Amino acid sequence: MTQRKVISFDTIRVACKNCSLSQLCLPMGLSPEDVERLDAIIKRSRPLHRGDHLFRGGERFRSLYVVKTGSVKTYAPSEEGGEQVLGFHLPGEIIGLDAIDKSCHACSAKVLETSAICEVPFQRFEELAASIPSLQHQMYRLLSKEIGQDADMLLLLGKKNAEERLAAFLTSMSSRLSRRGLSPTDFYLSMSRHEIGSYLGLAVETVSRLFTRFQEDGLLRVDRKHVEVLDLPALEMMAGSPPSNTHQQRSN
Amino acid sequence: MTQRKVISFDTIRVACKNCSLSQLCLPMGLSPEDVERLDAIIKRSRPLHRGDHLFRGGERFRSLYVVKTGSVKTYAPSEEGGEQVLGFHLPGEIIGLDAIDKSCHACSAKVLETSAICEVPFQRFEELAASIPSLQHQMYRLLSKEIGQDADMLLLLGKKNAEERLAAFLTSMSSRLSRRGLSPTDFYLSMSRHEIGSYLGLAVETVSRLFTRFQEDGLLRVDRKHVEVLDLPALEMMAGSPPSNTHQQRSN
DNA sequence: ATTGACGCTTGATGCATGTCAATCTGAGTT
DNA sequence: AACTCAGATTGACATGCATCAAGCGTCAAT
Repeated sequence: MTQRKVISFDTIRVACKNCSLSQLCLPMGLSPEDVERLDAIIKRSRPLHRGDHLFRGGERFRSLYVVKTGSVKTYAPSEEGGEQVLGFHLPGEIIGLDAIDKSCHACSAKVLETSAICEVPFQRFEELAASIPSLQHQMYRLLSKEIGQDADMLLLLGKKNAEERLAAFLTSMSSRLSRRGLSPTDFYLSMSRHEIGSYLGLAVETVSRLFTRFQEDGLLRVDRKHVEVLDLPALEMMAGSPPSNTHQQRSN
Repeated sequence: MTQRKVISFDTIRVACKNCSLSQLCLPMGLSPEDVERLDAIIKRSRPLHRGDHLFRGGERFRSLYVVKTGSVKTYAPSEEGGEQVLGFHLPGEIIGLDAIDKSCHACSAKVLETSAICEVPFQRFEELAASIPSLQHQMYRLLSKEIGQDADMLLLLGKKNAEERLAAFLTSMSSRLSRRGLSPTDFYLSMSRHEIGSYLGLAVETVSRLFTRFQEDGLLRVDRKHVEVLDLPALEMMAGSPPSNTHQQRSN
């Protein structure tokens, strides 16, 4: 009994200071003592499973959530059954930032595969941030980054065609996964073709055809959810301007 | 000489506490003393004119900007001359939030008509916010609100057709203007058809045809930049779910 | 193994919207 | 007033992608 308790405690509770994501997450740039203080307010639940909700649209906002392992999608139930996917969230990414304003969730968040999630009670976090300037700054940066990424997405949906959209989606997945230490060219997609289409503003059929075409063109090897990127530079080129941060272009 | 100086001082310098936008802007919910402290760090320049830039993509980020009167567009120069309009900013709205993350502006901001703008040096603001909890909270809310609005825009670009997009644009302008005390049904658009199209992900010609059609259908009266909304409810209906916050729909 | 359900793929067709081109309008400018 | 020029409108046409429809692989339950 005592034995099991110790084991499960070790398994579930990974302190921020030992978390492999701390360089991507809230603790970035904090002193060890401040990380301890942050750590103390974070709740860690048992792993969640495919289909579980972190929250649903309309619920009161209490916490932010950080993906530790696995993946989550956020979506807005649109009129009549259909749902618009708003984003996919990989380890190290924060969910719920849009709900601070109204203290109420406008969208829902559902886990796509077995995932470990950290819960950050927002009110306590806000109090803590007020006394740790670098944490406050980090929080501003995270909110700002989200806004910047949304702007990229607006550009994608406003100006790019189907091919460019899927290429951008794949290169984005690639770079986000590699930043977390995973292969940038060999990965599993945890979301369905339908969800990818919804996210990119395309029909399922279009997504499917493009996967086929990319494979025919030697850019990818695809089997179901498994993707091997064979020609990443070509995909980045196709995706448009921001391939990664490898080459800046000077504006004059 | 002394006379002129006094006059221009009165004209340009409108303290936050006397600003008609204070209920929409940063001072919201602050005590009079705290408003004074905020007021002390804000820079107010002479009016800017059509075509002037607040900042350009690539420049170092130093300040946020708040539109006091007039209007501003933000845009990203896309490859080869074309520009993607990212947003239009009306009085009370804050510009530059996306640049906090990288301390560098990713987009440019250009004023569309003669405008008065408040400049908020961000570093000093951040220091101030650390010592005024309600200001810090207000800042989180503003950042969060921006993220929520971007999500609405993603939904618009991802799922809506041309008619719904223009209807959403017009109802958004209407509600934002009316919240600032202007008529919700009679206003001037400071941006060109081309800029509207870029913002909505549509060709200029499509925008123009829709204006014509809306007028034929008795929804609007349009003359050049002057718009009179004749049937606001119909436009809101056409725009999709969020007409305004007048009627909530219960989710079950 | 059989069944059914679901997600994915592939083909055929139509439409909304982009593109190209011509004309029109209004605001300056000389 | 005549000229100029950018923006706006309108029409004709082309096409990318959605839609509809059918078939196929995969997995879970029985």
